[in-house]
Amino acid sequence: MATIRDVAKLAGVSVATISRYLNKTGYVNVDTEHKIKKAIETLKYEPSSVARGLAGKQTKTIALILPDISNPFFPELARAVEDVASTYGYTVIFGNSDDQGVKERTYIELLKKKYIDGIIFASNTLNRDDAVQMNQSGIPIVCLDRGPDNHSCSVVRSKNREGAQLAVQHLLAAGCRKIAHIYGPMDLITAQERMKGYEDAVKSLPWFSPSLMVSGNFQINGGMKATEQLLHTHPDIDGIFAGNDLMAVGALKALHRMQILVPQQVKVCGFDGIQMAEITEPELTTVAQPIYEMGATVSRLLIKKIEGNLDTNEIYELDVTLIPRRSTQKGVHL
Amino acid sequence: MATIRDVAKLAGVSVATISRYLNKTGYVNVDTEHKIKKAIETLKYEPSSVARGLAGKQTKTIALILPDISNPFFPELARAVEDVASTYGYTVIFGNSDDQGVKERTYIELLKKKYIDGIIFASNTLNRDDAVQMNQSGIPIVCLDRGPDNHSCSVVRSKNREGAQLAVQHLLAAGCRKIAHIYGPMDLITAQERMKGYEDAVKSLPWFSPSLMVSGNFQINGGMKATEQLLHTHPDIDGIFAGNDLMAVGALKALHRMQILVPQQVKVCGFDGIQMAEITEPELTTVAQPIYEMGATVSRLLIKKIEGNLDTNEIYELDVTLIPRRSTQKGVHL
DNA sequence: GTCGAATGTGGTACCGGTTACACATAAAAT
DNA sequence: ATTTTATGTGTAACCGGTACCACATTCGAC
Repeated sequence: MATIRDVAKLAGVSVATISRYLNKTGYVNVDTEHKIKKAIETLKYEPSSVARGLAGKQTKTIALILPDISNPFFPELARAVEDVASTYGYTVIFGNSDDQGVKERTYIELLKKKYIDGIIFASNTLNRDDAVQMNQSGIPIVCLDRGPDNHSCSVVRSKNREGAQLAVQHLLAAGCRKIAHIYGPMDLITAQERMKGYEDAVKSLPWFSPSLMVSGNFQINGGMKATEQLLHTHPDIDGIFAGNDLMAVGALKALHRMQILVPQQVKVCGFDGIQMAEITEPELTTVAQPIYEMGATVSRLLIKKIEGNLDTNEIYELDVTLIPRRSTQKGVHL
Repeated sequence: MATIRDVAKLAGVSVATISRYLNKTGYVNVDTEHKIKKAIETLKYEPSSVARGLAGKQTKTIALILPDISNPFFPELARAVEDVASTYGYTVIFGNSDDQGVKERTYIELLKKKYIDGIIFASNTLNRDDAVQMNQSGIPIVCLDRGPDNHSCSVVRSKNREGAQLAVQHLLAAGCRKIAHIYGPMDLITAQERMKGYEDAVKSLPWFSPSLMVSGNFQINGGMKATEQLLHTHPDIDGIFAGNDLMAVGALKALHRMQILVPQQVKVCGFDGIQMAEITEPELTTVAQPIYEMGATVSRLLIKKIEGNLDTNEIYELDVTLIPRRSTQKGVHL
């Protein structure tokens, strides 16, 4: 591999000039420019990013820390992040935290040493202390879904509470008269917000009882268990709003096993809008988050921060959309 | 951030000694060791990976280039790759190639400049020339599924042809007497091999006709279209072997729309073993590849190569497993 | 005719590590 | 007692860029 000094020698100029030429910083005569261009070509010279990183403290690399890439919500997000990152010339390192604070912190250490330019956290265990520490160590971060409290970093999320209300209203409009909710892990803000939205919508209705809310783990099996439990204690429910699509899929499975017809006997609505929701039988109604857009936004935001075009911490709340499908279809009779 | 020279000063020794201590290369007196340890702690010193990279040409970073992380096959693979990479102290950069050679080559350029230690290609457009070039430029690469011809790099794949035979035999055993095949893009080795496996198993059977093989795009919609076409030309087929799970899911959808019962009228079998196959209705029989294991293997292999414990290029063919589910259940009558 | 700005280029310290080499001393071998 | 050998440490060049500063030259302005 040729170095900048090789190029300088061949072109008959100094390394400083080459550097200026490469970075378009400072003057370079047109003739010189041509000579340099030719030298670079004949040597097949490619400037070393590592050397640049060392000298300039910018690596054109960002990191994406998420709980688990194999959770169906994240691939699309990751795709969006990578798409915009690469558009702006950034590479992305990814890591799975399994929502464990330790792993997150280990990553942060690692990434600092690598002079990473910024970090996107799609993870929920990052706490305020960490965020503050990051801030003062000068590494821009942006969070997804959860802000480590108000203003220690920018946050991109969607309107979870509103979305949950939407879901319940949709179920009501579809004819449901007793709607249960399967909520996710309470340490996740998203799960909390969705539960609040559910409560907003049902608390004043005559049939409401807190025992209509059962916990799940945001996974398929959690949705199944919760559904079984639910139909055991409340055999008369006719609607289930699950805190995310995976649990809704679980609910569908459980109901199918119990030979309860969807949507005839029980209607089911999920939240997230993952691809999987389109292939269940019946297809799953869901409150779709703009997953790709969220990823793109968070990525763009981080890059803005990195390049110094943004120094305030803001919260972006993206709109959700209810996608009605067969699982909540009205007026389908037995 | 403290540098190695700060530590040296504080500990009262030279930078060389610090370096030796850090890398456990060469002798360091125990007393000195303690002094260094203390100095490092008080300064909260963390060696810069970038500087190390420049000096030592090793960045402890690998890249994973795949067609599209949002294709359900890849997240689990990515997870595996990252898991073992991080175990060995490596970070992973990921990129989406969309199976476009241009994008791949762009990545390669980028990664070279970053002194990446090695690359995993899960992509199929890498050709022999590229691989050879990589080899001589000293960057170890390992491929998934597709080797750019025999021995220019190591390859990890699963027994596609054998798996396809398995699928057809299973369908036959389940009572099918006319089995169609939806094959994937012919520029993908995997698709070719699976088709060959199908042919192996059916070519000598009386009912076989080449028109029973139709093409799909490895996506859900391709599976749907192919199925519609198939049932139009051959209304009497009673088994479909799809080249991958996504297309099988599409087949399921299409059959459902045509009101054809699965498995009563037509049985369907997929290939891959993605999570989605478990949540269809009926659940999808599939030839499961050991996805996680493939990722882990390819990752381990690459690291071995990087660390110089492997200089031959080998092919690892992992076993597939047929997972029988409802979509091919025998003896379910109308 | 002089001056200041614009244009163009080179020298070199610096980023923060690694490592070859030189040198010193203590322990073991002959 | 002398030569090896093992142990321990420092100096400084090097990895491949960036960027500050110094220095020339040209040119329009006053």
